[in-house]
Amino acid sequence: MRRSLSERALIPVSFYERDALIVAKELLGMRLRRGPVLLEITETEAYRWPDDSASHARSGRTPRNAAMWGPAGRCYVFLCYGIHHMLNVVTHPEGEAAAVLVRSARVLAGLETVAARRRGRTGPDVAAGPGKLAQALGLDLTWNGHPLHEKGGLELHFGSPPARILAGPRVGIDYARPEHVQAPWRFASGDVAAVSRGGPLSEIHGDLT
DNA sequence: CACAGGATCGTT
DNA sequence: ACGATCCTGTGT
Repeated sequence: MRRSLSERALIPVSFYERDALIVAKELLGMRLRRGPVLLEITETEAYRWPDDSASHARSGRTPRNAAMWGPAGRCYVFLCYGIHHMLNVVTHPEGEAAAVLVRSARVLAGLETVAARRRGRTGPDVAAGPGKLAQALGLDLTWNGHPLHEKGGLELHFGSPPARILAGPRVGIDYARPEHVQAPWRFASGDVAAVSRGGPLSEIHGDLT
């Protein structure tokens, strides 16, 4: 018998305790659940450790980026442009600072709740963008540090990996060093149209590191 | 204590 | 192409 959408297993902590590039790719197809709302992740970005001049942790530990330093499997939520909240998944073992920004998702369930949070919008792009995604889930700064691997609140569940993965440069990081601006650490599901604004993505080829 | 700027979005 | 909007990191 087919399992219902809400019966997928929670993702264990060990999933998160790896390189952010690996986690970023494998998060595609996974599912974020909060109450009636279920989202399938379609786009991610890796922020690595060490040596990533685009990362919020590039200058060491601060009160804002504290969640990035672990433990893995928790949320790092921050406010962008004073308006939009961004959801990150903390990766790597505790003591290292890395995270994956969840940039886009498609709605599998709970569209009514999403629409209420998104000013009545219901289109395919309703959660295509990190600000839109956090708003669809009703997240704010109080969710910073919330564990995704434990039952309750916001949970991350297994889903179905995409058949093809696209990759490209990360979005909105012009302040970073050229090699980090160009690094193809943004990933998207090849079979889903709902992707955020940003530069072009191409079929993934060789290794990633 | 002041201030510059940002991992974006919706509208023009 | 632009303005919104406020928290944060840095410097005095």
